[in-house]
Amino acid sequence: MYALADCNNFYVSCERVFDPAIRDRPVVVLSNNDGCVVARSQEAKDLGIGMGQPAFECRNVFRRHRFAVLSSNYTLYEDMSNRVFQVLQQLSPAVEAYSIDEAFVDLHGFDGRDIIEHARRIRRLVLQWTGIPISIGIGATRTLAKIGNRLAKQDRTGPGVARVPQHDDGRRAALATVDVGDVWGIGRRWGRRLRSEGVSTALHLAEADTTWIRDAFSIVALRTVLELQGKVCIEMDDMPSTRRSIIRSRSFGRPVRNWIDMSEAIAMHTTRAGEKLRAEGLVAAMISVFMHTNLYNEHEPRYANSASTELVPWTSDTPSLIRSALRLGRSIWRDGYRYKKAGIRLTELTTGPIQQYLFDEFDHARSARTMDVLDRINTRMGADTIHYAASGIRRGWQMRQNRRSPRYTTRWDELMRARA
DNA sequence: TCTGGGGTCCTAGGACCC
DNA sequence: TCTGGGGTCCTAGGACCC
Repeated sequence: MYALADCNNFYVSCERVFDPAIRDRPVVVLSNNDGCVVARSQEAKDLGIGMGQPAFECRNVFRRHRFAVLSSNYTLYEDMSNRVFQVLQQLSPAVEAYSIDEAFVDLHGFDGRDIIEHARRIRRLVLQWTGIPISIGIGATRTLAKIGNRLAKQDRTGPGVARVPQHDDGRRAALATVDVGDVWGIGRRWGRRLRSEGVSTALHLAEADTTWIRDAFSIVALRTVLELQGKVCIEMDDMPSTRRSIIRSRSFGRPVRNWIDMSEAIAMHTTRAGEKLRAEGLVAAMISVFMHTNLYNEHEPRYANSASTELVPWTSDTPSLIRSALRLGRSIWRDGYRYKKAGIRLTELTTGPIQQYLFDEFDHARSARTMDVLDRINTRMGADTIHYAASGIRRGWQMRQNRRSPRYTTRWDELMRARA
């Protein structure tokens, strides 16, 4: 048996823990650059605000209903996420963090009524110890646990825990109530195609012809079908599998039109990616850079491009990464456009040891020492206390973030204050 | 005016090998 | 005119997830 623990309206819930004044108002959290809605309180959902909807489209509704509109505060959310997972780990033998607000929990050894009881206890303690409300779905496979979670959330006044029954009749009845597009692993494209073939519920999908699914869709879709039937295809895998790539990118606060600004942004993203790389003890063998203009705007000339190159030797040294990134960026830069976004990606990551080359003159030991000092200072004194000149000082292109709440749990100078 | 960021996996097709 | 069979590796693009 698997359980999926999923935080309700996670970013909004984090904000509400620290700000009682927004507990009984509709709340939304906006994406980076305050661009679109990425989290909504229940009230906001009820008022028709869509996930991913551009913020400017909602302005009137926000005003009319006295919304609290917040920039995203990922520092806070990540820290709260860790706290929730810590509680889960204390109460369960195996926990697999799946995203910032979800974790699969292995319920091996529990059965019958015990399972529900245990799930309720988890839920109660997470709320009590972190302030974050969660819902728990239970099922024989991860896909079914996801469905259980959906059922738990639908029943708003219910206990926040739901289980997809193991016996066939109960399972089929539960699946019949779920739209095919809401099944984990079935996105917009496949949902549309399935519906046009008469497969409109999770039950239809569970009982679809497997050969057809395999041929018309893919092995991935087939696994989903089998999981809906109760056959485990997606294991609680030997966690922490090593990551495959690191991406850092941002939209600009205002359009970028000269290479200086662009190069600074690329250098800054590269710096961030390098920090991440070293924090995880990895080196990269490949780097790519991309940039594009506003892809929504049809009235302006559009341009998008990317380029990549091998890193020789493999490295996590920020200056080396910046050098490669800037060369790549320069090679795809074209004058005369208003750029909207740029970013970099590191791939072919390994834990080393670094491949040695015959003519390698790079001083690895020296670089390691420098990076170590740099990282320690920036961890202790705050990001960017020391940074490379290539990433600029003015940074007029930086993203907008006008309504961010304090980083209550990670910065001494932003702690909550109680007034006497 | 204003539309996020960070990931994973699979597949098809081309280049190349014998 | 006729043009095999089996394989690997790489990349771009498409699908999905949160």
